[in-house]
Amino acid sequence: MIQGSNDVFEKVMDLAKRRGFIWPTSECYGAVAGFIDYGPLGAMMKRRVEDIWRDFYVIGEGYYEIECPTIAQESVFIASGHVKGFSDKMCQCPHCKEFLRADHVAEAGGVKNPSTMKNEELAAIIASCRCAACEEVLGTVEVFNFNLMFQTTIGPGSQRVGYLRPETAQGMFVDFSRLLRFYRDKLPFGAVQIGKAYRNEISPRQGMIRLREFTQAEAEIFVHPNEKNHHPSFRRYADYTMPLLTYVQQEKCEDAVSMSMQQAVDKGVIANEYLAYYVALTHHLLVTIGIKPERLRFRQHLPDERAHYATDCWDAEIRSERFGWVETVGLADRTDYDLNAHAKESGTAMTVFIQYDEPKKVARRRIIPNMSVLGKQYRTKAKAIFEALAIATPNTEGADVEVDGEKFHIPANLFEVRDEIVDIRGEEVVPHVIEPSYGIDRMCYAVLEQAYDEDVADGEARTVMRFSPRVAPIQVAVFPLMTRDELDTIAHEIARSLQKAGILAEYDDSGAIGRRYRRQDEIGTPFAITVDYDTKEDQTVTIRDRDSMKQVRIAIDKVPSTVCALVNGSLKFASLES
RNA sequence: GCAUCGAUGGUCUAGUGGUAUGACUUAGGCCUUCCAAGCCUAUAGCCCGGGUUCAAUUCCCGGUCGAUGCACCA
Repeated sequence: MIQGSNDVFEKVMDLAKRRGFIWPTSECYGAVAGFIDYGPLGAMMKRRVEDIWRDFYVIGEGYYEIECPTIAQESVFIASGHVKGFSDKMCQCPHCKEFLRADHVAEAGGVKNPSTMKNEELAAIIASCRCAACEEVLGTVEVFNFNLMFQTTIGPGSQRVGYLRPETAQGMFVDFSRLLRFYRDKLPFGAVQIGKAYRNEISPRQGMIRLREFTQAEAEIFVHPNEKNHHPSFRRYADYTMPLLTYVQQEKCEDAVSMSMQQAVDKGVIANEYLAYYVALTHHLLVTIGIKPERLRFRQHLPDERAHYATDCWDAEIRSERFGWVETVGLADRTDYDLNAHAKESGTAMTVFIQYDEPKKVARRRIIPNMSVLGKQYRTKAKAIFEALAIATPNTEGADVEVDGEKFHIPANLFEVRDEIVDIRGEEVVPHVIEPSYGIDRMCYAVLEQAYDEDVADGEARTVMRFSPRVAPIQVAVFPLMTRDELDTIAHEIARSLQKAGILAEYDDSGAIGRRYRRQDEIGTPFAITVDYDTKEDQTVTIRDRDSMKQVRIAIDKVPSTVCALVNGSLKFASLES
């Protein structure tokens, strides 16, 4: 139950700032828009979100995590299209303040190839052109390059250009050959990466929704192009049902329709099983970190909205009180676009050799020249003639070939035509890439916003972060009822036993017990252990549930195992009550 | 980037051309046998730079950050 819907953002960000989740970065020098610091609790929570992601992708799917530099050389982003596609010549209309693509303005004014011009030339040319928005003659304008990538140089005094990566994905693509070898030359396989990416946004807004430095968790799953409809574990999610908003429905302004992944694939709503599988897995993952299903939808990109590389693309969107539907995860079929691009730019093959079940018998004609004669006869041109001959179509007289515009007749006795049946054992295939790409910061924001709640306890307002126990930064609090009669000693021992079990437990003995509970409620600690006078009699303590504020007694020696089970979700608090 | 509005302890706030009010929080102590109780004490603040002025947190200009609208978001 969220109250006062419009200011939940402010309330939750205020709480996040006060209690050490999210801070403006380098505040003492004045913060910088688009950058945030995760405070102690925020960093812990973010790590727990990332660890759940790892549970799904690394442990669940068997796609190992790699870690690549956040800076890469220019070639990587020339191949990926980011150098060109991310950089535009822009200008601003002095009359209506509209930002315009300078090259588009010039083209509209009849200028050819404006993108090859220098900025000054272009500025001079478009001065007489009209603004597309207000139709005023532009006059004196400044043309500037705007590239969303942060640029740097590599090495001292070096002119070697580097860029901060705008996505983690390219690291997995450029490592393709190593990855393929690691996975022993078999498809499908995947690699994942959780790390920082950078985009120099023109005007970052909306708190932690649009950042200039952000954390992505991306999986690149390499599949045989003909196998995209056969995910080996598709059964797992075949009946998984969720609302899907297709582009057809969006164009007709219709609502999302609930269907199972099997139906979605059968009806062609989602392009293939692989994509459908990760759509469902993403839904499952987001619900696991604490996103309410009713605030979650999957929206298909409109055809003109898709990136240049994608054939089908779905966004997981989370409904925010403040920002509406926020695109949080992108699921794209990137086809073979990236591998082809890097193969071409780097000159390295990025293919997988796929063996046929049975070798194929293929008739092949080879033309074998008599090297010793032809070599002596044609000398420096011999090599080119051999190559031309190999693809020539000879007749009984011989073969006619053309090299550098010069025609040669090669008599039939100077080569042998050999028709043979060869075994073709397989083929080189460029895999297609299915890419689920998660915005970790947006997930963290959604977790914070959805956890925020205010209720009334004993007539007093209570602020409580209803985190899933799996993402709550502090997992359990331990309190002595009084700081005397050895209650504090026992509580310290319990806290220690929890720490030894890998639980993040916070001990607190300051002030009234009620205040301590409220303090933990506000940072979302799901459980609290209290040592009271009965503890000394019967070796039991109370365990309190954050959401219901109910307490049950359990034996001290059961505390670590019980808390572990509660935190990982294998035990529900309600079942302790009976 | 443009336009409008805003910025006072950690938080919320009063107020002012002469360094600042109150509450909450936090810390220490007293008290206290389970949900922000009470009492004492302490810590802590005028976003940054420039200008006007004897003196600027206050007035003016510029910037930063935030909110909103426009633009941008491969």
